[in-house]
Amino acid sequence: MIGLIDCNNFYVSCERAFQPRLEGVPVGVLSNNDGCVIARSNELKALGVEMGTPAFELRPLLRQHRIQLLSSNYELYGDMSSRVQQVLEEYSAGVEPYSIDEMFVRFDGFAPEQMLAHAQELFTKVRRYTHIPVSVGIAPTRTLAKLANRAAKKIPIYGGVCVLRPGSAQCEALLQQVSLGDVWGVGRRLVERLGLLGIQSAWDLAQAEPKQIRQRFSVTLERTCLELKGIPCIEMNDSGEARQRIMTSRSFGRLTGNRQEIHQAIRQFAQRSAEKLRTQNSVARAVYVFLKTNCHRPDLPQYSPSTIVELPQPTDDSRDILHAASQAFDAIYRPRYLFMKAGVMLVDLVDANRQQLSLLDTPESRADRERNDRLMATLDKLNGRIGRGTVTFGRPSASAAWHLRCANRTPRWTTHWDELPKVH
DNA sequence: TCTGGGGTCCTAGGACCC
DNA sequence: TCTGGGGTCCTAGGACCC
Repeated sequence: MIGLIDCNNFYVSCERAFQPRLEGVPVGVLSNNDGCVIARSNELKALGVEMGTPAFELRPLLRQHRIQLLSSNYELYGDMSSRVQQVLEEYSAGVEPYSIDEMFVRFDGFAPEQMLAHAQELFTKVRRYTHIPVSVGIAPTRTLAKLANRAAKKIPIYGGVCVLRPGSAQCEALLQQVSLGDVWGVGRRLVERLGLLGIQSAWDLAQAEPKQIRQRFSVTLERTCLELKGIPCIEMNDSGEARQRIMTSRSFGRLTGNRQEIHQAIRQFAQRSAEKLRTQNSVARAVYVFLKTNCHRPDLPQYSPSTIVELPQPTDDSRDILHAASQAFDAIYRPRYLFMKAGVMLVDLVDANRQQLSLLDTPESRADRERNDRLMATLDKLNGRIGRGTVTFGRPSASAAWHLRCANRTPRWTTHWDELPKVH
């Protein structure tokens, strides 16, 4: 059996773990730049605030409903996520993080009654050790575990834990209740197209003929269909596996057309991407850069260019990546446009240890490479120990437009010595 | 005034090969 | 009227996820 453990209102729960005053009041956590709501407490959901609501639309309501809006604190959320994972690992050797707030867990060899008791214990322990409330869904396939989890969260009789067995009356009832769009892997488009065939609920899709689904749609949907029947066919990508693309992008704090300013942002993103690349021990063969104007401002001229620059050799050296990113930027930047967002993506990644050696490789170039590797390692070590941005290529100016707005970020309680909570 | 930042997989179609 | 018959590889774009 496979369990899906999902942290309820995760970002809000992380904030509440350290600030009890946030319990019981409507709390929202905002995206980067304090742009829109990306996590909501139950109280905020009850006020009808949807995911993605722009913060400025809520401003008039704040006082009346005593709404607390917080800037996002990803360092805290990342650390809390790994704490949850640690607790889960005491209950199973097979924990596969799926996102920052969801983890799949393997449970093998449990008798049905044991399974429920085990899941309930895990449910209690995560709460006790991390202060994060979770929902637990267990089923033979990932897609059904997702549905079980949803039931555990939304249907009060389950009390946060639901074990689902295909073929049971309980499973059938649940599938009939659940609309298609709530099935993992079925998005808006597929809901429309499936509707034309009279497939409207999760149950309808579970009853469909997989081969036909494959013909009319895709192998992906065929797998979903089989999984709903209880036949496992979705495996996780091995969590140890390296990413195939690495992206760093941001919306700016304000619109800007200033070449220097945007170039600085690109340089910053390139360096951050290179760091991420070295963390997973890969090298990149090309750098992709894009700019975007603000599509929410139809009164302004729109321009959203992008381009790719290939690297002479696969590399993880910040300086080479910076250089390529700057070249790409020069190629697409045009004055007279006001840009809203920019980003750098490293593509065509390969394992640093398995890259093919160039025919031009000589002892000298090897010595060079080793020296560069040591330089990058030192850079990463300093930035890791003292703080991100301690050592950079070129010094970013303090007032640049691309600096994030985060007016209301809570302390990084668990990852910075000088921000530890104080006990009186 | 104000609107997130990442990722994945699959498919169709074009370029190119013999 | 009619225009071979296979392949492979790559890329862009769509759809999905959190």
